[in-house]
Amino acid sequence: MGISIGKAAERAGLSVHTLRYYEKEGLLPFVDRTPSGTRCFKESDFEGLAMIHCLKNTGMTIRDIHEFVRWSMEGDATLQKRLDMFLAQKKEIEARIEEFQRYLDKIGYKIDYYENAVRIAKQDPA
Amino acid sequence: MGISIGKAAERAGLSVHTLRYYEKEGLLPFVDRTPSGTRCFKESDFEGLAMIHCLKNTGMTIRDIHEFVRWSMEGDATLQKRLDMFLAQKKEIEARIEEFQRYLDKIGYKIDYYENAVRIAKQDPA
DNA sequence: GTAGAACCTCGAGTTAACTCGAGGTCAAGA
DNA sequence: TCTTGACCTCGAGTTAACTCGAGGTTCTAC
Repeated sequence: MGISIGKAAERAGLSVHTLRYYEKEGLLPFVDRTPSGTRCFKESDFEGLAMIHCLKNTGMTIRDIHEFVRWSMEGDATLQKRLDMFLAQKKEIEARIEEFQRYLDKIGYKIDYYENAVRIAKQDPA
Repeated sequence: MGISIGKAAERAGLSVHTLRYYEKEGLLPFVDRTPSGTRCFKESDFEGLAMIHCLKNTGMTIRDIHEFVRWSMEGDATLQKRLDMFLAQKKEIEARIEEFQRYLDKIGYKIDYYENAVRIAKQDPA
C-alpha cells in the first residue's frame, strides 16, 4: 500500500495540517485514498509536491498553483497553457534574481560603510 | 516646507494608507510634523524609505525592520548590531538567489519538456 | 477485543501586512 | 467668509496561508 499522510508530511517537510489544507485547496487531486478514506501517497506524488513547492516559493499563489494543477489533470489540451505559465514564471524568477542582485549591491555598500564606522568607533571610543 | 504625505506616497510608490501604517509600526520615526500635526517629509527621508523597501522585499518582517530603525535612531552604540544585521541579510539574500537559481533550472527542464510536447501535439493532433 | 496511535472532517482562530471608512481638522483660493 | 480638498486619528475589515482543536473513525499491536 501507499505512504500515510504523516510519513508524506515528514518527507515533504510540511505539516500534516498543511498537506490537508493543500488538498482542500485542490492542489493534490492526484493523491489516492484507501476504501476507508485514508489518504495514500505514492512515490510519484512527491514529484507533484516538489513542483508545488517550487511554484509557491517563487511567488505563485495557492490559487494560481491550483489552476496549473487543474490544467495538468486535463491532459494534452492544456499543454500550451502550461508552457506559457512556465515561461511567465521563468521571467518572474529572472526578474526577481536581478532585483535581489540590486539589493545585494545596496547592502554591500552599507556593510562597507558600517565596517568602517565600527572600526573608527573602536579606535576612538568617544 | 516639506513634502506632503500624498506626494511622498506617490514618489515612494506606496499608498498614503501604507505610509501611515509604516509610521504607526515605528518604521518612520524620522518623519517630521508641522505644528498642526501634518506629516512633513524631507528629501533624506526617501533614503530611509528606500532601505525599508529593500529590507522588506528581501524578506524581513515589519517588526524586524522596526528594530533596525530603532537601532539607527540610537546612534553609534548600535553600529555593530546594525552591521551584523546587514551581514545576516546579505547571507539571506545570497541563499535566496541560489535557491531561485535551482528553481530556474527546474523550470527550464519543464519548459524543454513542454516545448517538445507542444511541438509533437501540433504535428500529430489526435 | 481492547488500548492507543494515527487518521478523518469541519469550522474557527491566527498572523502579517495592509486597506478602508467614518468623523473631524486645517489651509488656500474664489 | 466659505468651500473644497488634503490632511489627521482610530478602529474595524480584508486576504493569504496556514494552524489548531473538537469530535469521531480506523488500524495495529498486544
